[in-house]
Amino acid sequence: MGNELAILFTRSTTDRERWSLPWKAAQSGEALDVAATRIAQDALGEPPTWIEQIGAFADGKRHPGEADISVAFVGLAPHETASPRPGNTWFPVGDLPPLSPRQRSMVEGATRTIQARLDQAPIAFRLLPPMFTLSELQQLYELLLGKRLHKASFRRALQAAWLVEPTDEWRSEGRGRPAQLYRYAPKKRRRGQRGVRFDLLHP
Amino acid sequence: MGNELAILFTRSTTDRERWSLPWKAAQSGEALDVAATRIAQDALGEPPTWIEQIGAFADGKRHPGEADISVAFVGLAPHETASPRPGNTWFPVGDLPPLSPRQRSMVEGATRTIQARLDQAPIAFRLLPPMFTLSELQQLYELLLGKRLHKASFRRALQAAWLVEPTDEWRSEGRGRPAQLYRYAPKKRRRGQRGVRFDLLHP
DNA sequence: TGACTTTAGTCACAAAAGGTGACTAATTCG
DNA sequence: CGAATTAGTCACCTTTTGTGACTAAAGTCA
Repeated sequence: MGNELAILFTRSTTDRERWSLPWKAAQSGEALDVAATRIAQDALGEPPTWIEQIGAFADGKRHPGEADISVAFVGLAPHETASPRPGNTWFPVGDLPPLSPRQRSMVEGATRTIQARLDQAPIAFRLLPPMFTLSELQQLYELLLGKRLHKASFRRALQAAWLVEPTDEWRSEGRGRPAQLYRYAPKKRRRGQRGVRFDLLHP
Repeated sequence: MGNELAILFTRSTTDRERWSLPWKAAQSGEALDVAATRIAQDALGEPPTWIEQIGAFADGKRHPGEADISVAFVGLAPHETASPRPGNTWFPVGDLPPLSPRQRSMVEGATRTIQARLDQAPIAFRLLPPMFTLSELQQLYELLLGKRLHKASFRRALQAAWLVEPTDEWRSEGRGRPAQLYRYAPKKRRRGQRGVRFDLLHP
């Protein structure tokens, strides 16, 4: 499995020694999420599998005299299939390059957005191949949440959420018992059923 | 107690028959939340007691040829003390005037933002006077969440959250037993303690 | 081969949180 | 006074969570 969460940075256009989040000026007549997807694709080599707006950022300090608003988005993409364009590099979260205050806020907002969506939308499944083991899924949740989860609790919550179904295939991963493969197959929510709340699961 | 949730609208600048959310063009060199507070105050007569960004909205359809991005905020203010400026009127949610799709999205986003914050931040207390009864507090939560809560559950959750403390005053409200007055007095969160999640409380 | 290690998958029990009705208390109204 | 009304609390049950321990199926290695 992939082993860490990383953010894609681009060399700054003004100072080639520095790194910045990939960005471009908005084009007129284009929806914001479409623009964000395009910008991400330009840096990443492919479109992210999920994208969501974080919000608008402006501190009123940069570029005095002109309205300077940045609308930030988070996206996710699996490491494996991505092939970043030249000038773009992954930095592990927790070992980021020096950033402006505004960009730091954006990174922080990205983390919050991911963790808030994680139990409301199936974003984790978009980072996995069509068939996966429950251990892989759990490791992915742990990666995105930044904390360990307890195996039994995780699986129980997963069952309650009706998000996956087992296939009849198994995968042997070297040592240890082979794991059953599952696929993402959400069932209709039963009325009044609550969300998954993996985010609360304890180690 | 106040009895319903309402949104403040302004007469549209282009079509005086229509209503729109209060807005103004951004001023340069001003932080977004400061601008939003100013705009709200201009319509409301006083600053809201809480404000938070909803996000940036743009459909790429209006004002072709110029980048047209709206950054929306939600704010809350108690009915009682507000004195809207002329040309501004409250509309109860659930009986809103006709709106553009974009403004409808904003209203929807406002509701979601309020309900998401409600159990994470003490925004409800900013709509109440320094001393209040638990029934008033519960009615306010019901207003903001748009659903009834069960009295015993509500109070149990409130206790667990260590947000209020009783005073030694009581208030008689006409008929019925007098209610004890409480004040907002959050205690330090104990490590690992979870949020309040009033939002899940059942009728 | 057989003991040991490693990973998967499940269970069962305790603890915590949540849903709900019913009860007691203190007022006003008539 | 008794009925009605609102506040405040309890008790009991159900559901959800936290957690350790157990069984299963592979590989490793002497």
